[in-house]
Amino acid sequence: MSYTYEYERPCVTVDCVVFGLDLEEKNLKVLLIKRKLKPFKNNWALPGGFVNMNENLENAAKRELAEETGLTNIFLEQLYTFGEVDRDPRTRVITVGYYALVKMDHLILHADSDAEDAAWFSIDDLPILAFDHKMIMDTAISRLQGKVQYQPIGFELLPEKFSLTQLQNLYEIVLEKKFDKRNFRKKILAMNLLKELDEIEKDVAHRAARLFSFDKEQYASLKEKGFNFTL
Amino acid sequence: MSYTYEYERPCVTVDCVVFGLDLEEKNLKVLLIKRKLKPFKNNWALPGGFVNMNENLENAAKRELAEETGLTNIFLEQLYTFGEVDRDPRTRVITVGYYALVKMDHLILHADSDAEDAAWFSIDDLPILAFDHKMIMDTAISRLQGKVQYQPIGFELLPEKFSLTQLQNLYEIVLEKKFDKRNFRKKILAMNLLKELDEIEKDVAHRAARLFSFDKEQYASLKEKGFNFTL
DNA sequence: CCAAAAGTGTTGGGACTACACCCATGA
DNA sequence: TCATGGGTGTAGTCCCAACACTTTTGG
Repeated sequence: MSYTYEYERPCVTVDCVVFGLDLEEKNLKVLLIKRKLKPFKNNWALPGGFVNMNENLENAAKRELAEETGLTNIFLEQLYTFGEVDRDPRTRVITVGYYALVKMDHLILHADSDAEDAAWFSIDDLPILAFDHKMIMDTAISRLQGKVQYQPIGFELLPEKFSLTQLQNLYEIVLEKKFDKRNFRKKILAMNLLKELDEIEKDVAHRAARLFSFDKEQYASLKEKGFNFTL
Repeated sequence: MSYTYEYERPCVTVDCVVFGLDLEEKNLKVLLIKRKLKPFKNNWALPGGFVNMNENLENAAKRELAEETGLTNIFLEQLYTFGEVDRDPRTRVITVGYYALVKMDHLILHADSDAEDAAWFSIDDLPILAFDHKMIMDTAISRLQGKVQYQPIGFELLPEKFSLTQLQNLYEIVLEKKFDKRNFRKKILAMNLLKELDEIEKDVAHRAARLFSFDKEQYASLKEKGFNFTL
């Protein structure tokens, strides 16, 4: 077989699994859009679309997210590429999956022309999804569960300032597993990745918790020295 | 933006980083082919090629490997998708990277029509590579180093029957780090993933080592019960 | 008998688990 | 003053790291 460029070409799209954390309802949510166009018109689907010839994959994902949901400046990472022959009923479409983590408190959703509607769904109460988006979603959830345990990416789901209880809730929600409060705090604080702030929670009907923020510089410098974040 | 299928389409290829372990020289090798065609004619490159419209990505990778190197039936896993706009000088080409692990002892290489030559290179003595293949290679090496520590994939690089010293060498080579012999053996044997065979090494000029094999069924059943392989 | 690698146990320290009560705050 | 969640310490266990000599085999 030869390296010419005259093969029949597939379409290439990007699709994004956008995760958000609902600390009140204590569950993990994903952002879906309702399709206005065929195929799968009126079905819920992952935000995404075609890759333009003059943009790289990550920029395509960022652009689609901005267009379809108004989200910008968020944590975004490539997930996996899905290329089954019949994953799109019309023609061969290969899609590069991405996953994103957003701070839900910052969030203003706006549905655009492509999407009739955009909404957050709890991951254990999902509607039927278009294409193979359920598989992409499942892949993203496993990746998130795995990655959150050995990289400090969970903070991307929390507000800038958070309490240790919120942090613990994050891990309990994502990993579907309980942690001991005292042990959790000891372990997290021993890592030295949090800045203790001179601020406390507001508007709570009980003792207000101390707030912390994640210290990115500190993490970078510890990582240099061989430190590895774990759970 | 609308979901029609009339966009200009990029080419899609697959490229494979094939790892092999040289237990004599004690280094990690990758399989490269010398390109017969432009662009990058006569340069070394990763084996790979265009994805056909009627095959999925993994099958494309398997087919290319078989065609270019004669390898079949090997461990193969998707790595990452590379889609920078100018990664191919002629036209837009998005490539889905795969990495493969092979038992070098089983190996008969045959270069085919596309490749003038195929050869193993030590990863710390690589030639200049075509396209962005150096980046793909670096990504593959990091992935291998990471994955080998929490999945029992290292065995794919060893013969079916191996000694504990060979296993230790594998980890030392891949992770570029020494392990204590007694602690390593204790840890590995405590996992209960190895079958101790009634066989010993042959043709060695010293005490012959006991041979072991990796017990896949045992691993599957332990994994069911929540066991996690670690380093 | 020599060279080369195989094989083998113990100990101390650090990390993890399990576990329950008092404190601060707002209503 | 009560309800709610915030915040804290200890003891036992297990795991990990450090460490050196004897055994087997072929040449």
